[in-house]
Amino acid sequence: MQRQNGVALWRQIADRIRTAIADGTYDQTGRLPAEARLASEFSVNRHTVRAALASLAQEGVVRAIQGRGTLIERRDRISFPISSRTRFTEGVAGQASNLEGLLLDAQEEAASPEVARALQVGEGSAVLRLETVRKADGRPLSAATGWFPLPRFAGLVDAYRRTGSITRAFALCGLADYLRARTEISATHAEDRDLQALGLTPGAIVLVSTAVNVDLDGTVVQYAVSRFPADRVQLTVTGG
Amino acid sequence: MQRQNGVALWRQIADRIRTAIADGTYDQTGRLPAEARLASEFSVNRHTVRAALASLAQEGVVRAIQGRGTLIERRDRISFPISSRTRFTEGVAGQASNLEGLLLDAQEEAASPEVARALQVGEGSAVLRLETVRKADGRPLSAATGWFPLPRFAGLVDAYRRTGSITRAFALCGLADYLRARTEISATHAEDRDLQALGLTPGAIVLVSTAVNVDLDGTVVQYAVSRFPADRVQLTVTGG
DNA sequence: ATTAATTTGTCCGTATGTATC
DNA sequence: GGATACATACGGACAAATTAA
Repeated sequence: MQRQNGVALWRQIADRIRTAIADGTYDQTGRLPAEARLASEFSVNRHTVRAALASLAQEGVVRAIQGRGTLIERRDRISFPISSRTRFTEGVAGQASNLEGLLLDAQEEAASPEVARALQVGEGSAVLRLETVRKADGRPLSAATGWFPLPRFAGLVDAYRRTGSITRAFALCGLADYLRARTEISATHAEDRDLQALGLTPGAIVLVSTAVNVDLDGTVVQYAVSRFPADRVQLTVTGG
Repeated sequence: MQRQNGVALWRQIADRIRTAIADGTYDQTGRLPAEARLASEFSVNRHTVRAALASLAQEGVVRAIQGRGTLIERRDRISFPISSRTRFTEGVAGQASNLEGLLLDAQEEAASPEVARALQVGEGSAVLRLETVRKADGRPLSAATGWFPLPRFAGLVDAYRRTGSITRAFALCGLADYLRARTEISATHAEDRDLQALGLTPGAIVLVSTAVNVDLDGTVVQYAVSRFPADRVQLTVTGG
């Protein structure tokens, strides 16, 4: 474990314990080894381990009980499937209950160079921007910004408000089917907006998916940038 | 920019500047804004920005010259395509020169539960494990561990040594074609092994791809866990 | 029911790193 | 560069809660 490189020891340890929990390392006992034992495993002071555990408790991953130990509260990493028929709601159905989609903001705006290129429209064309957050069991799963060409999808905002689903909102706008053309996946440290939107702590990792959806004619219908908390979500690419 | 949450401010700033460089934000000038300007943008003291730049200079990403400014030395983000026909060598060809594949280790071992499930063989069956590092222009692009069922691929080690490519080594073992069945993508902080294998600094992010390749009959031929430095590589999923 | 062992919680103090002014 | 405030990490000691003998 490296020291004095800008990342506190307790945070490095918290990250490793969180990963180990997600990997199922402690599934047999349902709790972590004692603080003293973890301290010896990581070759650090017990106080440093305690700082790491306090951070994980704050996230709701573990819960410490005096005399009993540190119990694992949550070991779910939701798998988000990516394929030619990527659908958010269907994709996570069965892995979590109480799915909800929140519409944070909806604005008509002029296409930036990046958006214009992705949507294959002229720079400055009118586009619709939707800011959404998806939650499962009350915890944020993704924060997404979607751009849609206008005037084709002028009715999308109301449709999304009614249905809470892009797929069903598309259907109400006359688009019965669509395909995922391309997805770029990168990862970065959580930025300020992620801390709030996804309920993360600084230093956390977000998976960033940049996607283009097209209709059956190949016309671009959506450009979306989605941000997933990497400790709660993994992406699964199902070939073909 | 959040403070005192386990990640030093100078490291958060270094990470964001590194990402901005990789995204091409400063391509027009080829250099960073002045330290005082960066300090005001990030709302921190100039000393803090200097610590971030010193770290980036240490990595070889930028070079500060007194009187001239901070010049960008390296801005490479390679896009690694994932599809049903994922091939490492073909995928990055054209994006980088001097591609090399290093074989770090090759061992015959008994399949762990995880490996046995992925390869669809009995737990404890003989499997071949290959540890490889791919480099482009001398810089690590990925560190991968691959498992292959035995005895089918007993000759794979020699074949890989001769060809430097899994695809060509498969061909020498009589497997002319194979498909990517499934890819799981997650992200985590660099661990000790990543720091060495990928030449990263603590706090850096690695994209972790867990993949299963099958032959045309659907028999699993490879289970692989690849680790990519997130500031140099992004993954692209080409639908269908 | 007591006792002992285990485990987390809290307090003291000290040294060093981080960030600002 | 120096002064200041706070965070990080270590070391030790003991209290409090739970479990096992």
